[in-house]
Amino acid sequence: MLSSKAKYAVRAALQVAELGRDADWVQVAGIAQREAISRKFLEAILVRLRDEGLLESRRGAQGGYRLARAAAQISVADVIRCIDGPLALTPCASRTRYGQCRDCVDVSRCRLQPLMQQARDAVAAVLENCSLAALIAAPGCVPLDV
Amino acid sequence: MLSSKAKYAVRAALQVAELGRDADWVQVAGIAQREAISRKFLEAILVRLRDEGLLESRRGAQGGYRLARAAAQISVADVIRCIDGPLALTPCASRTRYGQCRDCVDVSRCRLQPLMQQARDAVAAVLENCSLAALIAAPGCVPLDV
DNA sequence: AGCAATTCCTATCAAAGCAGTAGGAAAATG
DNA sequence: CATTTTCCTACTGCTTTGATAGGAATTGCT
Repeated sequence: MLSSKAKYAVRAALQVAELGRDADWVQVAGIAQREAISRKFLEAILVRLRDEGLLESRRGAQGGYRLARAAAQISVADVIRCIDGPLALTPCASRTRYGQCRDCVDVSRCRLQPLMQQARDAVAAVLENCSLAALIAAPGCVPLDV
Repeated sequence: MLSSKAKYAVRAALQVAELGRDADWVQVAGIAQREAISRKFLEAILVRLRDEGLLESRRGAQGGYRLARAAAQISVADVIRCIDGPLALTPCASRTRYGQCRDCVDVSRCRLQPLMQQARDAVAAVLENCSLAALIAAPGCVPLDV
């Protein structure tokens, strides 16, 4: 399951993408109000997205956040990974942050790992192919078969 | 990410499937030793798999566990769901245990949900199509393209 | 009947993660 | 200089995770 934080992050990123078209800076307070998120909580989330290079920020009056790249170049997977970490179901199946499972006796003979990699690839195919731009454009975001 | 418990559960189920072919009862202690899991911890896991109808048990000497259905009729998804709950990334995308996200303002206008359903379907397609029997048979369990 | 093997039930616990709160420092604008 | 806004650090309550412990209930064997 995704954390609330991750879901907030995606929603917030969508707002930044939508409201910041003319290179305007979008403020936390507004996003928080529209999405019914605690302002302080959202601050921490956006700082993280900025640290990870998805957003840019500016302090002071008329400051705020904007996308660091084009909305079409930021996938939902990117945002989720910033907050919740890898999409994979096990560390050993992650491509972005591979790691050995603590409970695994011998990776090379693990019967789960290949399956977990398939599962990872399946989710990644969906979430990496869906950009913020796509989510905004398509109501329902079904880029493939609709 | 899967919990350790869920991974233990799949490994244990595999052992029960493998060692219990002749309707033999497989003991917790043996599984625990071979998979390097705490016996008491594993007990709790197997009880849960039994409560959920995946395993049958018998107490006393020569007792133990065996599959409640054929190994080909139990998917990895079944086992994981017993322990960790739905595969979906959000409650609102779960088919087996649908529920509204606590942080969602209006489900009908949620822009994430359709995408989350796609992601769920993608993982489910992999994990529901892989049975314990398949995992045992195929080293690497790649039923589709290898 | 009695003993050993084995699952089953209840309770407890430490550590980590999640969701959120609080206060104020630093920077930009006008 | 005042206001706005991000940024940084710290804290807190709650739940989940990953166990551990002790013993009750059941079954098989002799």
